[in-house]
Amino acid sequence: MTETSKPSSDSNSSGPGGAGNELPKQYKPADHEERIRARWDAAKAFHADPQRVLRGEAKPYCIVIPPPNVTDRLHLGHALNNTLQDVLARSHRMMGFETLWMAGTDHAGIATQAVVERRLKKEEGITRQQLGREKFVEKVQAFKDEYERIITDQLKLMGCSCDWDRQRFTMDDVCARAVREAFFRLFKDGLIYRGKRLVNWDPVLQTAVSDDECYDEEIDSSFYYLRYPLVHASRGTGLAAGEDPQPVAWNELARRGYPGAEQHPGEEQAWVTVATTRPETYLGDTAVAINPKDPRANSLRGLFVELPLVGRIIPVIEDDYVVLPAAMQADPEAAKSDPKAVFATGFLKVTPAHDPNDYEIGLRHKAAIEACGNPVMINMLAPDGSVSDKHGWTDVGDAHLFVGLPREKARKKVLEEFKVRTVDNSTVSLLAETKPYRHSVKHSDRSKAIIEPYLSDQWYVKVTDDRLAPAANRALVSDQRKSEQQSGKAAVGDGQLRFYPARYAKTYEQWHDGIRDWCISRQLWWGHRVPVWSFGFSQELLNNTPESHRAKCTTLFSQLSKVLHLTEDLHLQFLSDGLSASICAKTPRAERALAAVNALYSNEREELGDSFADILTTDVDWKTVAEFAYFIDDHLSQDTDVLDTWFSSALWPISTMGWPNPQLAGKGFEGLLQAFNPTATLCTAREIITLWVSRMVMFERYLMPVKWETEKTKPDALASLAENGQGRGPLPFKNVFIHAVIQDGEGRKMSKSLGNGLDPLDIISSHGSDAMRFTLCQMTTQTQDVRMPMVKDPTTGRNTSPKFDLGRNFSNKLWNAARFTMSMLSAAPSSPGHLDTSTPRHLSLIDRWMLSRLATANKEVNDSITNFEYSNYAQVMYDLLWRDFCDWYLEAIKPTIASDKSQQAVLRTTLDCILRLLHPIMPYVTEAIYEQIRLLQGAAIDGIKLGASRKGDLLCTAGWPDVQSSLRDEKSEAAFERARSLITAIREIRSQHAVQPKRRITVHAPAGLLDAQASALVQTLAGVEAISSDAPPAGAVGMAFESSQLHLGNLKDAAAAGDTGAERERLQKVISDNEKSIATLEGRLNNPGYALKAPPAMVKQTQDQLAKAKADKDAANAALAAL
RNA sequence: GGGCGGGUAGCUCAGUUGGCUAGAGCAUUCGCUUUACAUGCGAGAGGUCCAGGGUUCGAGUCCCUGCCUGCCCA
Repeated sequence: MTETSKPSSDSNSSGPGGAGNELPKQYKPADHEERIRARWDAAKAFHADPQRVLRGEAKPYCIVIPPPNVTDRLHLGHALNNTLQDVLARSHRMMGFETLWMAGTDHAGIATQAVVERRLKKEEGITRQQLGREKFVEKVQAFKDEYERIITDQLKLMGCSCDWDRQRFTMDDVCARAVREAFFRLFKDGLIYRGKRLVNWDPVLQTAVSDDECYDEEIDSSFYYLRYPLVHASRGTGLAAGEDPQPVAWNELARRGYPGAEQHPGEEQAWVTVATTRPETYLGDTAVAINPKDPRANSLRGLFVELPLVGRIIPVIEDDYVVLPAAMQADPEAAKSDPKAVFATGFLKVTPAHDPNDYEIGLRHKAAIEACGNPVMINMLAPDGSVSDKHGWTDVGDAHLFVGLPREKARKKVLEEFKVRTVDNSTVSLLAETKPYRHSVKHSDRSKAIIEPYLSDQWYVKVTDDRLAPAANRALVSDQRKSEQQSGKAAVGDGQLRFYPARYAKTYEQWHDGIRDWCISRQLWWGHRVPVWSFGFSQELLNNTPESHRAKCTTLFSQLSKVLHLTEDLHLQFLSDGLSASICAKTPRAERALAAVNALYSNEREELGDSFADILTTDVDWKTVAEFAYFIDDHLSQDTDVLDTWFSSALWPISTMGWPNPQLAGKGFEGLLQAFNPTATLCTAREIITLWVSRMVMFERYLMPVKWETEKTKPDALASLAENGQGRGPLPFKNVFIHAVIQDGEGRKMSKSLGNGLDPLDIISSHGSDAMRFTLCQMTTQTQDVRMPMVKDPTTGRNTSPKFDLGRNFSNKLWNAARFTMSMLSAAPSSPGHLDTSTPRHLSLIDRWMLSRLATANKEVNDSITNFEYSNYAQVMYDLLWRDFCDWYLEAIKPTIASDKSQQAVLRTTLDCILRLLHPIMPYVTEAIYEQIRLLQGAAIDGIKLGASRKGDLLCTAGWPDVQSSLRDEKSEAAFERARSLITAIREIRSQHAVQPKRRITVHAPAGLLDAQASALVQTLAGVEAISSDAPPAGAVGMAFESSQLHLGNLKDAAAAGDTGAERERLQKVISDNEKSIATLEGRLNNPGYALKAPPAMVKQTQDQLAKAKADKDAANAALAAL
């Protein structure tokens, strides 16, 4: 503990000539990481050069980072995700691939907007509306800059070898161009459309949100039972103005055969009771539904109800979606377990604009509903969730007293009114009953508000089109297309997309099978604005028949785009209402052209002055432009919505490389797509399969040229291969690796609110970056969750985990192994040369063994990287370094290393290989050691190729080791194993006899039991003075080795000898252990089927084991007798 | 409701087409300042592989049923 850590400059200056032993005893990450990072930066070690690929000098390897959200700093899950990517990037870079790891961040529309809105409220007490769109977006931009910097710094501290010069952001100019292009192409091909649908509406943020942005939470609520009076109405025309509907009395219902009607006063108004948890939505009811199997259905056919206060007449319809009350079901007892049946009355209020199921029912009964003169959908809420008559209904009636109330207050008010009012001509209250009910309700992730199903205009991508989702499924490699295989059809696939682990291909495939059109609009301010301008048709146009007004509009539009020289950049689409159309503008210039149209709409050209001189140039026939403007009913209005974040994320693998136009993107983009697309591997978490992987595959296959993969090397390939993929284009990546989700020690998700999260920077400061990375790799098996027990450090107050001790200890072990190696080799400077390994005589047993282990490990590491088996990779390196190299090799060579030149070469080379093999997982400590060891001269070893560093003498660009399989040496491994098992056996006896560790004992064994080299190992590693064939002295302890009887002498001083109790006990345990083995093995051999059916080698092995167990037992018995 | 995982030592997890008497790290017990490392070294103890059935000479591993548990989708 007295050792002080040396500043980096000191260890840096320590040269080759014997200064290595000045390294501190403990590896202190903080002393090295910053300096190492600076060296990588200075050498531009991670900057990829696409030209090397295009010139054929190197094969490409590329990963695009799943861009972290700028919403928050990175957590441990990001650390895992990025470590795994870095391992791939670094290993492939060393293997000689021109490696590009594309970095960047995601604007994360709603998440970021919500965070900034909260901040604004807290710090300045204002809303975004008060600030205004432009100012607010500036605020978000500033926030993004802040977090982008934090995130980038975090990644750098983790050691990520991204190409930082190419870092992108999903909303920067380069990415924005890609978004525009993609939107335009899809729009033009009819795959983007506008539709009125029910969406998840967040009334606080006032935007549509996706299911992914919602969570379910149980709340205490109630079922309310509302009475609706039954009436007659003239079907088909509705009621004439002023005409009162005719009430239906109970006695009439009784005549119609309504069960139980006779129990009510015959002259009084009859009613039905609906059950609801959201009584305020009754304002939007357009029907009451009953199950056709309900015994009451017959007698109600053709009747209507009148909505209380509103006075709207709506039909009673029959739909088998309606749940029968428990008592009416075939098995009433069983139905009691279904809360819906328990609470049901059999009558369902149908509110198509405010409930997804009602929406479907409304569509099924469109005709019956419209026959009453009502639209199917009646929206009774404003976007802020208050009751409003401005968004879809006019028949407010007495319900005006609810208008303007927020939904919670409206609910209360509705209940109050229903309670005090009675059904007309009756004594019963409109509110029949209230029952407490606990149920799960959808909430918005971002605002925590209860989600309102809401009818609104949204933009959709028609992903159900064969060129999108089905094309994404066809991209799977055939052996991962389960559904095709199960249906017996030959797998029809054209792709090379492969998931690791394979089971996730199923998730991917099933998602596409059940996919619905993708709602891409969000009512937010932070994001890519929908590049569409809409207008209504003027009366002039509408005076024509529908067919000809469209034709006229088309003609005007095509003239317009021609005179503006924008035929390729503007596209017109009619909207389904038949009264309006939209124009998509591809470029900023096209956008300005539309602004010019707007200006002309209200001005003469002369009045515009020079403001549109760039658009309305002298060769533009402005009269054509003006004519178009004239046919617009109102000016062109730009859509205020922005696009779903995933729309831009989906383009990430190509937008970051300059698609659609690398020339416009800038100088650094030249050749990027050609060199690196398709990329190699996407590394991400499960939930991203549906959110992102799917969309990237769909978009890239749609947008990139069909012949890209075969013809991309042609000059200007993007422009010349004009044909869009249309579902047959290349993939964004070949492999998708799905890694685990990190949970806390109790299996819960890590989250801020639970306070169980781990900040990677806290781990780096307590354990070092390498320790974190090693531990994370070591945990990465094929499982889907990993647990990370978390503890709060009492001194720093920071969360950490004892799991990372593993990595820290391992770093330290490597450091000390290197320290020892340096001291050995510095003391005996060597000269370069060659070491022939082709014949054993040049190398001792332990050296041949070490090289053999190294060769095996090299292969296993290579295989592990290929198969994304990170845990295996880490484990192989752990065993190689700790068990093989430190525990056995370094200990074994201590007596000989100073004088054995060959051994020095093996030592130096082995450490060098270990550093290289370990570098992708632990880049800092390996680089720090490599600074020293590369300065040591040493003979090269035949059969081991260690390529030189390409940049700045850095390990990170040095060659990946190629330890050839010719160095694998089974004979040496077997000889070593024999020595090792004897050493272990001797150590065990020493320990049981409490022999002092330093005491040198003697072994008495038959002559020739071991050769000289093996004997030397035993002497060094088991504390043995000598192995002799002399008769053992009195008091020597017997032991069995193979089939020989051995004795250990000089275990204790004569005075201490004599106690045979411990020895007796030991021998008895040996005997009983062996007896157990003998029983097991004999049982197996006595099984008649075994010898018959098991492979002969297996039988032989069992026989050998049995023989050994018997010999060991006999030896122990003999020793026991000798006591 | 549909799909996918997990259940192996006190804890966290390996265990590749079925085949050494089921392994590692942490924790634990004993011994050790042995000269690279006490963030270390040597030795040990610790398991009805969730339960039941089946296939097999042989099952932690394959099949079926059930129980517990987690995640995704609707």
